[in-house]
Amino acid sequence: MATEDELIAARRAHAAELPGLGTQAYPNDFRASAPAGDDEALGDREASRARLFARVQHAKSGEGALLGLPDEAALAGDEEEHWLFGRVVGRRGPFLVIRTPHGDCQALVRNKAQPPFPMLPEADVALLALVDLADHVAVRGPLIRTKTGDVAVRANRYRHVGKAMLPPPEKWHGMTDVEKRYRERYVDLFANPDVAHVFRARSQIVKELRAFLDHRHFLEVETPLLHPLRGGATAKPFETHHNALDMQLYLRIAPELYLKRLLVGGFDRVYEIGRAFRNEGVSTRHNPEFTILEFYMAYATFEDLMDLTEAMFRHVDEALRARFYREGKTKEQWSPNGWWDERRFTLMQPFVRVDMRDAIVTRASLGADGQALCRTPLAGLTREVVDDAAALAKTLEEAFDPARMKDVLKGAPADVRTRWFDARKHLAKCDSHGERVFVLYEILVEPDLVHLYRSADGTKSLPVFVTKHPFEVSPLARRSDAEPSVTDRFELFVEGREVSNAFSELNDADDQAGRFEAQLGRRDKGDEEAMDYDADYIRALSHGMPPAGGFGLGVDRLVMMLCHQPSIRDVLLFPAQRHEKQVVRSDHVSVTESVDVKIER
RNA sequence: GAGCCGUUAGCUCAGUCGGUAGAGCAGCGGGCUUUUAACCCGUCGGUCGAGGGUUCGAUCCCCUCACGGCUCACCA
Repeated sequence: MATEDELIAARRAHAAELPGLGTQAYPNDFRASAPAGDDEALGDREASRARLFARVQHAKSGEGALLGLPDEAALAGDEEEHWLFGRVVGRRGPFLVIRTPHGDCQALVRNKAQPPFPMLPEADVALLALVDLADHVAVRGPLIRTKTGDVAVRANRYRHVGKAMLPPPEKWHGMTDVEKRYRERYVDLFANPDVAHVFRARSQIVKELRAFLDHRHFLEVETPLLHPLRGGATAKPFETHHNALDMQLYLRIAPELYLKRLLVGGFDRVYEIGRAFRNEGVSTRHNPEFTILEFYMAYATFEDLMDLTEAMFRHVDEALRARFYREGKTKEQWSPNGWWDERRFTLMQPFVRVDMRDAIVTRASLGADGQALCRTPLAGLTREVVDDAAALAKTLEEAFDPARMKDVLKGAPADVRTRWFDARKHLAKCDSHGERVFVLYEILVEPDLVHLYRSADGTKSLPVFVTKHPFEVSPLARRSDAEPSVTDRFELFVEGREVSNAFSELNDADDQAGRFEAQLGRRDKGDEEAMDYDADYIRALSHGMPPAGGFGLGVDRLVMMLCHQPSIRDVLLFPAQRHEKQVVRSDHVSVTESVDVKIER
């Protein structure tokens, strides 16, 4: 037997025998947390299991490992019994390997008489004969040290707890096909323990973000996901429709404008952690729905927020490290020593803070052929030129002359040349000085942040706050008092990836109204990402919003960064995927054949 | 949206310079029963992603499609 159907048939045959043995394929009488019958003396089984794993861990760690545990032969019969229950992921001789949320532990299940060792009761032996890999089972017994020096629960009892009808992935390699892993995350999670680890870490990261903000007296709020207008970010929204109200709605692209209304309402410090939706491409850094943290803090500026951001990142990272220092034991990526060493960036040194225009000037003249930093067609660019609209336009026209670009970029890799010629197209579409500065930054600085800002010894990249974005590309940020052409804003990049965006909020209703109008102008020119004019938001600002700093963070990207995951899909339990083409048959076997999902009988 | 790459047994992978495919694991039968990817003997298992083309013959070459991965573009 070895086709999938035959593998399933074998499991069904095993399941069919269970009722004759006084149980069933899916019994409902095993409780992890409620004592029952003769188990009462043991109390809470889940607590018992947790104690078990605490002992297992203790036994396995440090000097004199396992010295506290008896050999099976030394059991007196009055030792404390533990419940070990979970999924069977392996069989080795007389041992079952049982996977639980706390980790794996093996159970010694004696199904043959071997005096002087007690074997399982006959009824349990019969049940054990029907076990398939991936079934849920439970055993109870004392903890022992095996002959080869490992820990095991010597089972005095064995119970069947739940049947698995589909065979699990290969025991050693697990499930590696990435498409399958994302589609069948439930399998990925039990077959690949490190994957489950990432999601435990993610849970803690979110908890620590909350703890950090709660500690500073921020109020957690929930604002609408269904928005009547597009606003709070420049992005294409998903559209939907409310039948009873007969109105067009958008899934929110950001909670920003609602949160700032709350500042008007008198909540000085608010935050929201929730989903935002953007109808754009998917990639290793983009999912159509993602988790965003935004917080707003009255009487703070973007400069205060930079300090707060550094503290927040370090707080979360330290909490995570502390936990995985204790639990770090499975794979090298979670090892305590590797926590910081293996990273290509460091959070331990002060983050770099650089004015976007200074960064442009610095980068323009750097670089050489064949180096990580390539030569640019803008060598010699000065801050005076960057600040002067006419001079910059003229300089760009010369620098982006195709013949000249070709000459300068002769030694550069193909992708760099492509980038520069793309930038040329973008520049052509700019109709303001600020937009040109921003394009320059995107082409010159952003791709090379990792190389430009490094620790003193050069081994790690430093997080960089890029500040003072042109006001034309910052429709919600406050203008800088000293330089009205730029805003009091920063974007934070870690290892070259943008993780957050923040600014001193614009609370001048007239200024905001003008920016909304500018957005409408962009919409008329075909910009699908432009915001709507939000008259209610203008009304809210007109009632007076305290001066404030606002902050947005891509939570998924933070998790990627802290857990060293290269793709956003590795930190999302169920990343967006196209429809799986399959037939779901009445016996629940899926076959990749026809289009879309239908039920056959 | 563009470029590149991938899809072979339930799982992990070989392979065929074009002659309809192999291994390990899982399964089944037996042995062993303190193993550490348990082991030993035997055995079952495949429309080689889908469709079309070239060919005496295609899993292999060509085209189209589906799904996926990576890179780029946009953003968080």
